[in-house]
Amino acid sequence: MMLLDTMSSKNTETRNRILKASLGLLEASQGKDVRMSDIAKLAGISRQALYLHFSTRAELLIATTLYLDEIKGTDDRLTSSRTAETGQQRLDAYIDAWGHYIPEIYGIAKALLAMRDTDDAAAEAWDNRMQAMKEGCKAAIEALSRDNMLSPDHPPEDATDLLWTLLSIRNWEQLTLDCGWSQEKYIDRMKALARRNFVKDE
Amino acid sequence: MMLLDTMSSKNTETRNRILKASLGLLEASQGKDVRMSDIAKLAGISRQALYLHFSTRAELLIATTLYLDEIKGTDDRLTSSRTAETGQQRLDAYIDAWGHYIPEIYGIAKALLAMRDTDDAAAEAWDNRMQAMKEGCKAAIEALSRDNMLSPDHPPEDATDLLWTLLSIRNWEQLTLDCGWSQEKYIDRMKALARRNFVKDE
DNA sequence: GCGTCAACTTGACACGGTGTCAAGTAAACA
DNA sequence: TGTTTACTTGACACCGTGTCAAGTTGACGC
Repeated sequence: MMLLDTMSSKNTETRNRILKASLGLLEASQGKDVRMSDIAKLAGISRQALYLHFSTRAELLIATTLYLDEIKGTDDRLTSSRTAETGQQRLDAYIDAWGHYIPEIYGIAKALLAMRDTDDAAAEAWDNRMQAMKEGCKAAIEALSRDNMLSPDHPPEDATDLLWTLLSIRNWEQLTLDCGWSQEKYIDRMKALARRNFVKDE
Repeated sequence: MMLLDTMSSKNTETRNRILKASLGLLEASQGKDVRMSDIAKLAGISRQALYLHFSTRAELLIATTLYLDEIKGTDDRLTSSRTAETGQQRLDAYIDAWGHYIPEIYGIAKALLAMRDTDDAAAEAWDNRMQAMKEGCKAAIEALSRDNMLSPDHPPEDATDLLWTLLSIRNWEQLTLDCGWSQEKYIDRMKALARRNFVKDE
């Protein structure tokens, strides 16, 4: 009968060491070639002990993203755009927050994205996160709509779909890593693109 | 000493059966879970014989894309936009041709895309194809520029990067498969988006 | 008819990474 | 003292890719 115990089974401390190791490796390698045994080694435990905490690679990856959010305060940052006065400002603020956020999560995102094609659990986890991010897009578009500043070109749902797609991590990857755009350039252009497409003229 | 032989080693007929089988499976399964043994079985040969023709999975996949292009006449279709009179028409025509082309190559594209993260050969093959497609984007933007109709918002290179990114297969996938857009809707919206962003006002 | 060569066959096997199983250890606790 | 918890070591199954060796079959030239 445990009393003074650490509230949760399996030792929280070790669990955190695992998550920290996982995150570190994922960030360092941009998601490539990170095996369970690598993570175990860095966490200072045996590979098998890893499975006592996370029964599957996908599960560990998912837990790592949650851990990352906890550390970086994702939700706070992405919802800070709510304080904006106008819809236009809100759109800008959201793109700004998201644009700065991407590089921080890129490593783990890449790993999850790679698993998405083969592992259902990973796919679901990833889709959940992206759905949350889509909510942010939706909120920004609705703010525009409330201000009566949404371009008549698109119904709100379509504008949301488009904005969401525009801001995808794959697109960030292509523009910055493949095309060599700087982080500032990416953010500026995305803001301009969004403004021009979703904000009513004049 | 071969004389009446089939001009190439390893029997062209079998090779074609393999490519046909590969393409069929890739299309049917959208790129997922297609193993070498599946392809061999469908082609009516042993798994080992497959390796006599293609020494690696990546090599087979790449050959399959070339085979697909041959069948569908890719180059012709994508360069047909060259006949357009104005830059604006050319941009539309290119988006139209590409938009109709994507669903036809999606299965194999998805398979190659999944390998891109792990296999260097696959990554290079894919990047080559996408570079070719980028040339088309560049040509369209340059046609606009020649007509003095390119929006002053973007330098031509940036416009090319953006258009290329906008028309990525991942974006098509997200809008049609995830968001449920129809093929027509996708093409129409992409045209509208491109027009609004890259063509000078009024 | 004889050899030979090319295209294929069967069957075995190595490798890498994930996930499982069984048995043992070491410290914490009652 | 005995029990429980968190871990250890070591072995192993599975899957898919790619390799190797030895055999079969048919078409060819001579």
